[in-house]
Amino acid sequence: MAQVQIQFPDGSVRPYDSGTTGYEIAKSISPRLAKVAIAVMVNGRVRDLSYPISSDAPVGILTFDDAAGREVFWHSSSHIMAQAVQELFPDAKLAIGPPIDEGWYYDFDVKKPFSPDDLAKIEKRMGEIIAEDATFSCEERDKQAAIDHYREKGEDYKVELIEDLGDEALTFYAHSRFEDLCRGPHIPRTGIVKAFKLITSSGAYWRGDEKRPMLQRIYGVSYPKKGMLDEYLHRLEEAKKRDHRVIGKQLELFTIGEDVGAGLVLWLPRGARIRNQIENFWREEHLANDYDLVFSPHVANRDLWLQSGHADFYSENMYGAIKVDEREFQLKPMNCPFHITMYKSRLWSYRDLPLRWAELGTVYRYERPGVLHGLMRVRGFTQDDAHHFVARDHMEDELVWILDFCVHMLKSFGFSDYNIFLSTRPEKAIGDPEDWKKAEKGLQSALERSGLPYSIDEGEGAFYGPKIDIQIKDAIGRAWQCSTIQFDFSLPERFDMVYTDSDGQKKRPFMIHRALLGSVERFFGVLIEHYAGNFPLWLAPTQVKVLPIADEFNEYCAKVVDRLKKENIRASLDSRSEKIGAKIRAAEVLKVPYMFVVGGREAEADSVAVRKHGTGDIGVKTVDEAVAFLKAEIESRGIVEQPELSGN
RNA sequence: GCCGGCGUAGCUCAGUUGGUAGAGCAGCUGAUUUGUAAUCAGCAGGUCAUCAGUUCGAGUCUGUUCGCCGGCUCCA
Repeated sequence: MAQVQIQFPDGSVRPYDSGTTGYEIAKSISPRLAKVAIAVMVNGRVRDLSYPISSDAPVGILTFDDAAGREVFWHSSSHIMAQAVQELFPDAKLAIGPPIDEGWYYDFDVKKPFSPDDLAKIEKRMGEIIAEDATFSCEERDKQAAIDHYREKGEDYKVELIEDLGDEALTFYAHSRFEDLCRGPHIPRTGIVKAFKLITSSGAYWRGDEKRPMLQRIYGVSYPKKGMLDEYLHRLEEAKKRDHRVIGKQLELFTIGEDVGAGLVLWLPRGARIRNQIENFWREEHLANDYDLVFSPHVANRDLWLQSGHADFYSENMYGAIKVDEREFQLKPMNCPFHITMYKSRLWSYRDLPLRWAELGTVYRYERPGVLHGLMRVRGFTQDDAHHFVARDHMEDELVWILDFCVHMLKSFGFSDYNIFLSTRPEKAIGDPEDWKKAEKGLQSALERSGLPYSIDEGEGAFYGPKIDIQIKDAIGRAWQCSTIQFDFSLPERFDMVYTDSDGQKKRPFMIHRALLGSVERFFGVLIEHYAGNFPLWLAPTQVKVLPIADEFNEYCAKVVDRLKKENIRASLDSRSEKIGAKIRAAEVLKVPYMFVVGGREAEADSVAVRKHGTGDIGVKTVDEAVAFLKAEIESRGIVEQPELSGN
């Protein structure tokens, strides 16, 4: 019999009979591997374990430890769930059921949405299917036969899917009493799913289009070991504890209430202290980097928004007009028209460019009720906005400069992991295609020169220009767009902006919008989750809590607090008639970075016993030493060590 | 906006088949004077989100509006 040379990931090469399956290879390596094997990677493609290998190939056995293996595992789990659903709800029509970051979902068209009780029933049925330990098998069919088959069964969504596919033969996967159109591959047997849970159900539009029918989606997770499910659920719990809405309440940072209105943030004193630190730092860095800081009002004559075009293409997100003296005014959803009007207040020479105008500008946008989310998605927020007006030749240098500054700012707050996207020209776009190319190239080479990894979102740019978006990931794994650098070919045109070039000719400047933190609100939310409320010292609302062990030391402690305040350290005194343990607990719960414990010994020696949040007693220091110590840490803007989420 | 869930004291939550509302923490008062994560006692605190309906009777059942939560869609 012919032999094939199988190449393993460790570099070794071994001969096998032609037609050997992935499962047989796994078994030849170890019985343990045969048990946990999910799929096989052949020539870089993921295949079923039953796939016969008939030519020399690099082969890897995939288990749940491999990302590709997990996808297969979860995808198969979605099939098992789909079977359970169709057996319990025969009317349910199948849509799609892909694996996602953690687990999977499957969309169904059902008459009645699933209730929590339904999910429990489905789980029970899934358990039975898994207990059957049914094998997955694959069959090819031609396109027309597949369409006829599904049409007969009334599976309209499947018909639509197949019609959109190419003409090559389609594969169907079957297990137990269930079959589904599927590219595969799949796990060998249902029995290797040892633990699973249906997380939630929700509505989801067919193909993500709100004009198409709303389907019912069920999310689930599954694992090859019971312990892994427990670990996942525990991780969810931990992530919940970091939720900025929970911490925001616990630490009294902000509140959002019905009385004021949905999506409108009230910054409580402790949150406001952090915001002040953020904004102070932001202003200092901008002034130190050749920005000018400007201010603009919250409303403007509606004509301004007509000229900018926002009144047309952005009206869905704008609040209604405000009537003042027979004229209509508009609450601002953007800062740009103001900065442009400032630009137009005089003539500019090429010598004046680039202009860099920054503003912490509060804007108001109508967001649909269902999309509001804590601080992450609100209706009134402050953008750390800036507009750069640049001569055409200096565009690329300016972009490199902005990106550099952007990364510097994010790193200062402890963020160094980003998802970066470069979005290019969409179908419908205004402006000279040559300019677009130039701008895209400028953005791209800025990214290249920065050495940051990025991906390109083809055709995802705004109609008025290409952009770079930078996302920061929060504790629960959601990525939030914070920084954005956007080119604008539209507004300079609409407002007929010009500068006088060296040849005396009037030329149109390029305009770049940019926000580094994005919005102060969202950035704060990400910051809270990133640090789980344990802010670095320079941001902490209260940096030091001074704790006398008995009333007789209150006076000395008050002096210590005064001294700290004079040194610009945010300190306060806990003079309640409580035991020291209770005072410490109160400060620990509020995640105050440092506590100064003071009794007779310290009061006599002009010193304090320093306790660090989360660490404990770190020894006695004189007040002078303690001040120097704190100032050094504040100065460094040092990142506080974070307790890792378990399981990470 | 769409699908589902939820809304009880400042906070976290109990509240049985419909029968006049409960705890812990926080707050206030008093006692206690304390050495590294909760001292004790007392007091006060609620139009059960809102409006309407069913009922002899609604926190509990039905509908409305508002808000929140998980998604979809959209975005800083």
